Amino acid sequence: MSKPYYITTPIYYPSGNPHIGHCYTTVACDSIARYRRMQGKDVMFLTGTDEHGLKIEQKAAEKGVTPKEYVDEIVKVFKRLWKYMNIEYDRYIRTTDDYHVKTVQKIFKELYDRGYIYKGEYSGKYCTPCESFWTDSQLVDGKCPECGREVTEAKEEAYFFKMSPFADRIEKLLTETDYLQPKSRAVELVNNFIKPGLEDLCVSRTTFKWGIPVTFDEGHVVYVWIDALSNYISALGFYNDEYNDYDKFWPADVHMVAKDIMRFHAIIWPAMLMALEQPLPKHLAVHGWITFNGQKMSKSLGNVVDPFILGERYGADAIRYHILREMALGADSSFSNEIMINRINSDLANDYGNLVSRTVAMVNKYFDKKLIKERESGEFDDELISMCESLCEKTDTLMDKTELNNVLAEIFNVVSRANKYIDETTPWILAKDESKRARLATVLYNLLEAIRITSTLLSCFMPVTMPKALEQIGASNYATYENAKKFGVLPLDVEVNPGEVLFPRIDVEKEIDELNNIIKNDAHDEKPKAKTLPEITIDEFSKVELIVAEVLECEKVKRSKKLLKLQLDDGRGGRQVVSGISDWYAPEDLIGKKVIVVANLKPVKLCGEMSNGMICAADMPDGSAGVIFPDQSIPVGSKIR
RNA sequence: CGCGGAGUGGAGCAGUUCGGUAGCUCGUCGGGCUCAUAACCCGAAGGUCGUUGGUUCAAAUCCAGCCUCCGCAACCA
Repeated sequence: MSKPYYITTPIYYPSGNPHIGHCYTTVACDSIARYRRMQGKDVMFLTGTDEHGLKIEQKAAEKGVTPKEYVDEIVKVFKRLWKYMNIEYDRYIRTTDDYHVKTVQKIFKELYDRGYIYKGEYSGKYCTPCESFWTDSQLVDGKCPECGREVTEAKEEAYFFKMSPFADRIEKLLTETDYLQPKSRAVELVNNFIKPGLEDLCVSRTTFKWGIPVTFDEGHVVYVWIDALSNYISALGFYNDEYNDYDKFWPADVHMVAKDIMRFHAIIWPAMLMALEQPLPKHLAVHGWITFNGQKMSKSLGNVVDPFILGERYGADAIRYHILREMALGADSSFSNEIMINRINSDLANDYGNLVSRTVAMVNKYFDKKLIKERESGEFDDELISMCESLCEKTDTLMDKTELNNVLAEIFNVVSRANKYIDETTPWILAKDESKRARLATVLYNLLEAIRITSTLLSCFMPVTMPKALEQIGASNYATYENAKKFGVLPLDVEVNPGEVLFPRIDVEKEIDELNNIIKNDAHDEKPKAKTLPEITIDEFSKVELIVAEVLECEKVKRSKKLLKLQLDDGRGGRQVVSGISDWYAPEDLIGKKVIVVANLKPVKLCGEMSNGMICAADMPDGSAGVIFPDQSIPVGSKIR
């Protein structure tokens, strides 16, 4: 009986197209799934999309389609990307699937019946235009933090999930077990959320409709937590008839998530399962974000990496390799085209691809593709052989810790050793001596074996190219996990099949230029469409009072990241304005300068400082702000129209 | 004093649990080789391990203070 193994990605929120970050999680899970399958485990690999919620509802409305139509389109893109990246998932769950809806409704009811969900009141300040509730601590100067308008005291019925009964068990789960990987994050979670006391969680909403209805209370829809997290068990048939492998696969072996949703998976999900009296998942593997030159990816910065473009240029395998090799579990990893191309060149083209190429070429040249059976061992053999024999054990250990980058590093150690072995044994010299035929065959055989073992293991990470490599060295029929543990598996008279270059070298400078052009063009394409607002009348414009003012004093607001506090002479007694521009302007840059102020903007408090108005600034292409300086000769207080 | 993470050759990182010769990849420079995808192999240069002080025979590692950066929280043209 093969052992079941259950691994999941998060279900992604399809409010936009997938990017390289989604790619990382999914590729990582896919590689683990393939490794486990190779080990003979009965693997269930689940991914999917989380399709409810206010944001989807709004996005759909903007486009004038129904929420379902909207997500259907984006789900297509996700699935296309996974196909493109050669992701072999076993099941794809959409939270809009009927069976999932049923499961969620039953779970909700079950938790209610058990007394863990109760109906309460969400009392707070409500902003009608924004349709949002705010807590007192969120309010800015007593106003809505989104729009700055008045809020009203309002109460809304809502259902709450009691978390507090599980606090102790969760703390132990985090600190005393190896549930959380890497464990270093446990401190953060315990300090921030458990020690201050777990608050009951609001699990229903009445302010939007696009969600799973609560069966026993019309008007309520299930809020994200129970809806989304339940996917991991509903996809196995928990409380539904669609599938029937809950008993087989639960508890999950690994949930892999990015750090931004760690909290939900580390605290809320275990609490839910405890309340349902179900077993807890074995591991939660948390990885960091892929950043771009140290900055978080964002559309406006033009640094979003499009996995389709990269895959098209370098092949899905190379992208898969790069992101897995570069990212250490838990830490962020910086992505840049240059790093990626260099990595592909040095690891895949120079070290691995070239090793295959030179070895196959020599077998072809010296033995006409087919090795002779005679053997003669010699110096340098032992080290290479023992490294090959112990490789699998090492990768197994690292795999259990979900350290994929180190798995790859370990494999490439052997690749590197094999390249060195060629220099040590100098087969081209052996080839000149007819009496050294057996020794030459041994050297080349050892190389083929090293390639076979490394390529077999690498096939989990690069599922397209590795079979080609194995074909070239005549090892297609021997590429199994069991064989990867042994040295000397290929037949003595193995025959090679010279083929295409596996990983062509990339011209770094040329490629970077071209990629930059693509990114630029993309940015240009999108801008004009996105920024146009509906036209307004002159009356509407005249409601905005713009005046010229002079900056008298200016200082940084302490405890803020990018706020400057400015004292302005506006020709009518002066005013204080707070502006978020300190990343781009030092206080002394502004003192004495004239600026344009929106004078009748409703005052707000920012980081404890009152701001009466707003300095006009332009959005620059790089995401920075450019303050508009009027001519210094224009008198203070002049109105602009 | 809100919470947490991080400061190690030019770049990116490991090493810190449990003190004992500072290591890896890329880059640079020099050499070797010619089987190979101008690839591969060897060697060298380059670090007061953020900073100050303490403990110790001995500190990147342990302790205390300080500085800087990043994430969360709070906010934004």
